[in-house]
Amino acid sequence: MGDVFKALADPTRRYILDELAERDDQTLFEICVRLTGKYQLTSSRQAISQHLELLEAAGLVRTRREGRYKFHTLDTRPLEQIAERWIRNKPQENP
Amino acid sequence: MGDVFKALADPTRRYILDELAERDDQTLFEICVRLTGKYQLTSSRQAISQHLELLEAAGLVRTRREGRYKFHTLDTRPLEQIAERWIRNKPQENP
DNA sequence: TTGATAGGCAAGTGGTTACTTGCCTATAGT
DNA sequence: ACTATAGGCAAGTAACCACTTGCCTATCAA
Repeated sequence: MGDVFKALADPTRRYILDELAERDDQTLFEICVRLTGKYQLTSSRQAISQHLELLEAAGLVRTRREGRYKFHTLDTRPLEQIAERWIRNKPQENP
Repeated sequence: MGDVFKALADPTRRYILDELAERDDQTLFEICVRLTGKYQLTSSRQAISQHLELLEAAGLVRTRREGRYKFHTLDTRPLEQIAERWIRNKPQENP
């Protein structure tokens, strides 16, 4: 659960999620092109790649290999429980 | 909005929110005692104090002065919109 | 096979951040 | 007044994180 919050803590990663929310099944290069075009982000391919790794580790992005392409898809399930933790007065363990 | 995510990215701060969700209007010392007792956290008073500052800046905690006491209260309103951003396919700007 | 494309690996760097340490202010009790 | 309590301020440290750099692997098209 902490991984999800850490993943969301970075603005570039939130832009990536925005992009994937608009269009699923994008490759790393597609994401790079669209991020720089749409939000004037200057991040390199490797930077985006590392962000995607982290997002996948947090369960927010799922990937699918096809030949030399790797497609990335947004998985919103971890987000659907986030706010629940403190709102309904029911703290859990973890961090 | 990024401040909220950054605030939630730290496990100690999430414990603090847990604690405030259980009981509102706690002072810094109360929070310290309960955190160390309940979760075996070893953080010092100053560490917790700095976390509370950050949580207040993120809008997740509201404070109230009373004599030499400062009471801290959980404000869940920023949490109530968090998950909405990507779930309903409507990216916003920000970061 | 050659070259181009899509992506991965790993070490290094600069800035951020969580935490400590030491001292200071203010309120309250005696 | 004196002491203890609740909290604040600020500099320093160590770990972490985002990002770069350079090179490598794998797939596909010609």
